[in-house]
Amino acid sequence: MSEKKSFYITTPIYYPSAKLHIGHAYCTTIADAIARFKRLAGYDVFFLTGSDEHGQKIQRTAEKQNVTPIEYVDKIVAGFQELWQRLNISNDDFIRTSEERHQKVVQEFFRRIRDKGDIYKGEYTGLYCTHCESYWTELQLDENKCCPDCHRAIEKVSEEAYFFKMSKYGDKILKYIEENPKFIVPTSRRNEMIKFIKQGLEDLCVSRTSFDWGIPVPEDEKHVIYVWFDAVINYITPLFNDPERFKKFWPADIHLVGKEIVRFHSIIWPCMLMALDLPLPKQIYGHGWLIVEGDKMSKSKGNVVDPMHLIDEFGADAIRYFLLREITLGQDGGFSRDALINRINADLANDLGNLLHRSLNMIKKFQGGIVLKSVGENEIDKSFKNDAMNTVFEYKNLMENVQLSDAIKKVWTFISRANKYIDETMPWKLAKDESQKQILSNTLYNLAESLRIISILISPLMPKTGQKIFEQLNLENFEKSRLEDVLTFGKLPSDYKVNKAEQLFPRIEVEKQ
RNA sequence: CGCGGGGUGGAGCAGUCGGUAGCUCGUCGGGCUCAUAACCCGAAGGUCGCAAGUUCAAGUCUUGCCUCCGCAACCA
Repeated sequence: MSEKKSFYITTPIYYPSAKLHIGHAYCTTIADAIARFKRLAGYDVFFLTGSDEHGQKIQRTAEKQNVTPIEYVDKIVAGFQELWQRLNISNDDFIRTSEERHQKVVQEFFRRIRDKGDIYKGEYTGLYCTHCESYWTELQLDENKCCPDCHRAIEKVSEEAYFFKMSKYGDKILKYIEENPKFIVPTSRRNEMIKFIKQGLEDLCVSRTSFDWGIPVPEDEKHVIYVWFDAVINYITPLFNDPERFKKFWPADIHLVGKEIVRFHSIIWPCMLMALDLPLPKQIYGHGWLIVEGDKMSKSKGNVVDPMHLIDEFGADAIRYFLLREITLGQDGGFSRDALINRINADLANDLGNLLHRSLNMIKKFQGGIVLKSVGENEIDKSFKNDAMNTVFEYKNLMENVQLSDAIKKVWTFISRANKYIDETMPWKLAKDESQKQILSNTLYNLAESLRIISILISPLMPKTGQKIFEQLNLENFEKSRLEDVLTFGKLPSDYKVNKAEQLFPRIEVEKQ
């Protein structure tokens, strides 16, 4: 048996200093849709998400609540996992940086790089606020050159720290980025990174002594390993202890990240991998942000959108659909309740839901719920089937290129086409004319078949909805569906009974102002 | 001279290698009655932020300006 092609995709590991908002859900939903599509296309997929649990901020928050850091993060992280479950995220593993399996790998990597001479002990000098126990950069200070948090005076402080010789790898990483145009996507981010490296890379401080909620530096335990050095290694942790798996899935195909952390993933992380003599990930994909009411989401602005509430109100698939359809991947996109409701009503209820409903209803009304065999075809059928197959083809190409929004639009163009097909064929007229019986059967068969195809095409974005359509069509084994199942028109069985039409998405009524 | 991204019909957006400006929603008119007051067809509506330049041809390339917004080495 030949080995299946493999595909490895990651999301960032989220920081449990607060509950997740819709922006996190956005990122994870994209990754999930890609992962599901790859599975549909026959790949062996590994999809990883997780939580980045260390650091001073967590330690301090836990202290404020009079709990230990691990008690604190356990609770928050349970919330992450619940959210992913409710959003139907199909991750294959969930990595927590506080786990032992991760600590071991981080320490191992630290040792290797140190032994190689690329980590050295030096002195970190920074602007320190004693009250907040926090370092700040020059640019972060407030207008009076004081701590941006508590506005007290800051002082210049030095502490012993380990540094990673990132400066050594500047030329190498620059060359790699220039030789691999698809390494950083979109191009705007790539340009940004190139400029950044050309300014010159500094060595990176990778340890701290001012707090202890972190992974100890091996053989020097008063230090803990700091931030990014710890975090990015998560992408390898689940593979590292299993050579087979490692061989199969590393390097990762896509690290999906927010645009603000592209730098860490496309510069720091690759430099670390170079120091370890490990292959670099194939692609860093920087997605945009969700803009809520014209503003970036943030706690201080009070416009944070809780994805859990949205799921309660509208259902996971509707949220998934909106995020994937409405926002062009790589760019910022607007999120609003009105826009969401608009999409649900127009695309999900009116176009898709109603197509299913009216089709099944006609099968019931005109043929007693039986999908009859299709024999022969006229010009209208032919053009319709042709459009179906073109849709599958274009969808496949776009999905392979990670152009999710465009791929979805193609499916909806076809949904529209199917609605139009009903208008063209007018089954209610055919039903009144005995001599048109076969044509009616053909028409209804084609509609049911197109719904089968649609349900599989949308399964990466809306797994539950695809499943529901399958059920109403009285088909089985939805989860075993493959892209191959929709590459030819006419795989739907015939002479069998479909189930009763149920509303997929009820319209959401809003009072007009 | 810190870096980057936007400004496109009423709203929200797309626009690859320069080649007749597209999509969704909304509005207006028509059609249909299988359906979730839904579906289908048609129409109106744009000096593509401003100015100059390159070109047979600029939303697209160059320069300058106006304006909004991010980043600036621990906020998806």
